Amino acid sequence: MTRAAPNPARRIREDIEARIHSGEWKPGTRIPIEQELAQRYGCARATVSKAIGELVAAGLIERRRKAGSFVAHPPVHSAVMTVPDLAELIAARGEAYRWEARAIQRRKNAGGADMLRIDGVHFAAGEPFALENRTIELAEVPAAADANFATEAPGTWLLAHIPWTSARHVVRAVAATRTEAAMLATGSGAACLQLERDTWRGERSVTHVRQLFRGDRFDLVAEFQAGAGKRDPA
Amino acid sequence: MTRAAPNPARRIREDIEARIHSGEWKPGTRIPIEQELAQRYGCARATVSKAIGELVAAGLIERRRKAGSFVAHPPVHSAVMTVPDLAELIAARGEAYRWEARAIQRRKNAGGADMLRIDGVHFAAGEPFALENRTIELAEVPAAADANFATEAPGTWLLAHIPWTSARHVVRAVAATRTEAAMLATGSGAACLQLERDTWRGERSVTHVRQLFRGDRFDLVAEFQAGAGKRDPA
DNA sequence: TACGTCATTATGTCTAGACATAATATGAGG
DNA sequence: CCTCATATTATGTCTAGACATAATGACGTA
Repeated sequence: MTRAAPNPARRIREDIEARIHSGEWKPGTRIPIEQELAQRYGCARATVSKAIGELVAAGLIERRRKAGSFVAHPPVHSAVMTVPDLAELIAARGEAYRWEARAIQRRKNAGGADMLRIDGVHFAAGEPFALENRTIELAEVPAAADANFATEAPGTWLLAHIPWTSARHVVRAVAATRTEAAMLATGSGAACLQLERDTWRGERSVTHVRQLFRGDRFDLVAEFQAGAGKRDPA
Repeated sequence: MTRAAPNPARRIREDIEARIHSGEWKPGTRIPIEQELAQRYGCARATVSKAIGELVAAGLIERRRKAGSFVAHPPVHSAVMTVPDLAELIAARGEAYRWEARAIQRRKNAGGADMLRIDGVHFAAGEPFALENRTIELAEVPAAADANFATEAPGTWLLAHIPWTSARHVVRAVAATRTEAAMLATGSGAACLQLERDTWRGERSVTHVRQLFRGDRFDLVAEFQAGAGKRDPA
């Protein structure tokens, strides 16, 4: 066999990506073994292995010897400098976490798309920790209409249910307005860290969130190795 | 030929890394062609190619067809959410950049190590843009003793001369003190973004810097693909 | 001098096969 | 029923060779 397609590895990678993003292969699913994929795509096993290797590097797949290759669970924790789920973050500090919704509304945005708008406050150890203003695209996340965001923090729910493929953060220092300061139990004009995050699945927007943290109770930490790789160091 | 070493690809990768970190191969240097490396290490070209491919993914090497493989310039720009050299950042906005040193001193730290302490202000378009307080480890960067930080911004100089292997950022919102506010030409108590960065080469600290930005003139942007990879999207 | 063509060259990708390795599954013995 | 040794299995890595591709530099032409 000489050559089936001009770029088999890429074709395989994209096909698998598509199956994962479409939900056909859900997190935890075991994908076919390399031999079988090689046969299915009409290429050598090394090529399949390379394609899967790239998906591993991208965080979409996990491999275990003898066990096989599995669709990875939503990769939030593997991303660098992600603010993970606040509930988890606060729990990791050993403090009690609570979410308090202030307003939940359905709206249409400028384009006429159905949106869910959620405002609320995250509490840590009984004290306000962060304000959140979020919109969720109902077209992209229809299940959100049935979730109970009065009791469950929307970020936690989304992380557990919705995979994302790209995100963009903007971090700014802002002064709290009087209303915001009151909700955060701090002084008017206090320095706050504002984090805005847009999240997409493929080309389509999933959610937009603005979180406002008291400057004296929160900081962001990011660690880097030279470059972006995350190879074994030893 | 059956097998020279248990893990040739890794050996090659680490050897090249070592040459880069030691400074033997400086940024911009063209490294030997894959054929020659294959011969030198006694392995197949595909193995060399794989090793180099990993170094590319890690941002240490750049490859250009026909031209060859080159040691990448210090990888600040490829790192996610890095604040690159401020001079470059401001130039990219099309604004004039200027560095103004306020104080340059030699000190010993608690451990008795020689340090260079530099304080100054970055200007963009004639207005103060960021305050900087930096210490440089002279043991690790002896050449810094001869650099003229009165005229050249230390960050710019370091980027051009010193490779780093890991960095840690801490981002916070803080209120400007009266002195700081005056230097930044803003009001006392104004919300500012404070970025602290510790940089290491291998196990040893290279520099620590604190930069303070006016909240209304600066924000940090970070983009993520799901996972850590940075593959071609199309 | 300026420009288009073409051969060269180094990387990019793939194949088919081989052996290594680790984790699971199985079966024997207690 | 439990435990340990063993066989199996799927990934991990490598080789030698082949062809594809893009960028460069040299050459010839306008």
